Amino acid sequence: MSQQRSERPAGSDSRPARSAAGLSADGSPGHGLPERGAPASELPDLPEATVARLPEYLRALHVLADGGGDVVSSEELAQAAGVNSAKLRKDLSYLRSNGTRGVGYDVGQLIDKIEHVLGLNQHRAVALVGVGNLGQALAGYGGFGSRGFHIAALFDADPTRVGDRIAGLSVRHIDELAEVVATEHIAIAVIATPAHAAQAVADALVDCGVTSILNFAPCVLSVPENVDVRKVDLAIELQILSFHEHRKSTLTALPEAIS
Amino acid sequence: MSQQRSERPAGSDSRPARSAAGLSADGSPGHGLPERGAPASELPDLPEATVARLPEYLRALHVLADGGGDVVSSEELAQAAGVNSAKLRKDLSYLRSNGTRGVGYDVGQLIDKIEHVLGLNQHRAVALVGVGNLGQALAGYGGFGSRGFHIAALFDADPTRVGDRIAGLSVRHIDELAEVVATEHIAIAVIATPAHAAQAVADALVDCGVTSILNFAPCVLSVPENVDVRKVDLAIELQILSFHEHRKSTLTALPEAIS
DNA sequence: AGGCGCTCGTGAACGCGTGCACAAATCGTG
DNA sequence: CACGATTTGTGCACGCGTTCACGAGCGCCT
Repeated sequence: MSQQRSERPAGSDSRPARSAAGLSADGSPGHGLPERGAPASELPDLPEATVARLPEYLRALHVLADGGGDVVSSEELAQAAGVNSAKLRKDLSYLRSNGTRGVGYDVGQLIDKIEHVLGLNQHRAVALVGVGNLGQALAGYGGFGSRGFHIAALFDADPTRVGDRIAGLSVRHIDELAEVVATEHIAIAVIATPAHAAQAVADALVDCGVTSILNFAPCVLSVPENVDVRKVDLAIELQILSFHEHRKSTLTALPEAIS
Repeated sequence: MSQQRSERPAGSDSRPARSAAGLSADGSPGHGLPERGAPASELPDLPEATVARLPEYLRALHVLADGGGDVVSSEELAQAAGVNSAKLRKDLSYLRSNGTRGVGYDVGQLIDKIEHVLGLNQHRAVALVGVGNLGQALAGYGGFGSRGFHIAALFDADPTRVGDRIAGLSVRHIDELAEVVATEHIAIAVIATPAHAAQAVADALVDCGVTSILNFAPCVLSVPENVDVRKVDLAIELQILSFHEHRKSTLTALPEAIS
């Protein structure tokens, strides 16, 4: 979940306590015209697995849009995103699908809808903590802008690094965290520090009001319930591949062959 | 995994699709004495979700071992790995658990077993293609050695980069791929190129005999069935966090209202 | 207008993964 | 040796996620 999927520490269910409340009713029983002028209530209440796939659909849609396509069938889009078409349709159905039967989906409309659901309209500011090897690479990665984010600030604890300019930003000392997070309205942070420093950084981030963390440090972070953490560990990914590699090699040594 | 896994995997999830072949037969019905001197049959046929967690257990175990611990209870280890203790026990039970009831697990023994199952004993050689921003960071990351891998070769298509020395390795041109993969016995490769080059690189890797790929390029790779691919996409991880952030904010903002 | 082909939307079945709760096994102690 | 304190191993039930298969709507062509 999956990258590898990161597990939520305490509350297994990501859904907040508030009971199903009033988002069940559409509000408009007549359900006259679909979206368009309508403000459209938020929170279609998506399954986690669907949320994890929406970004992939979005990326594929952008490729299609750049190619000049204006409508896609579920089959096309599914192939471009590397998933099953039925799964794709079900995923899209969760967000009040605007597909047209017999035709397909309007690319532009679908892009808007997914970006809206993911909250990408506001081009979120992200803080990056740890300007080491990996941190510098992340800061220099230019692909974020087109995908709804921008690195708003860089932090490090090492005084010799403070003041360095990377990708047009100057590295600030971690003590300035609270101030910058507040002024830049940062809600998402990336931790790219060594493992031994990660928990302290996470604590500081949480204290500043950051509620989503992407953790590249190879360690488990302990955070309050309302904070989301996703973890990316390169070595773990390689080890998973190693397992499959190991299995393959011990398998080819056996009798039956491949198709 | 990846990924991707993403699966992926799931994690978010990028689980390698694999048809269930006939790997069921254990071969040793009597299985007299446990491990120890015995060569121990391979392939306990683990669930993917378990495989994705084993590396996390392994990391936690190494931390415990460095701390001097020689036995751990499932509860301790589970907490260190950030999972449920029942889940941990079930996971470990798949690999002929050597836990002792009333005591716990032998740390060293468990490390050996997991490393063996994951195929980490042979310190696998990994090729890294694309020595750009991210590629250089990955090449410079020193943490691989202690986790069962070493970067054996760096490749790039840009002639101006060929010959550069990064982390003690000199960058080779991608045309040398086949030769190096063969001599270094490389089965796992990392793609850190721009998206538009990734598919071509993947094809070249597959042609050389590489059967596991970790893909950092934001695109879907098409590979033969016997090749495992895990994907890591930083922007996707951020977008998933963005969704949760978006949900949180629209939830705290209005108890019952529409725009 | 009517029929036909295409594609979305979704009900239902299936399988995997998770977590509970308890029996089995082991160690330490009197 | 017997008993109690632990901790593993696992049967079982539940819920989520995936997939199939098909009905429902839409556009096009005659």
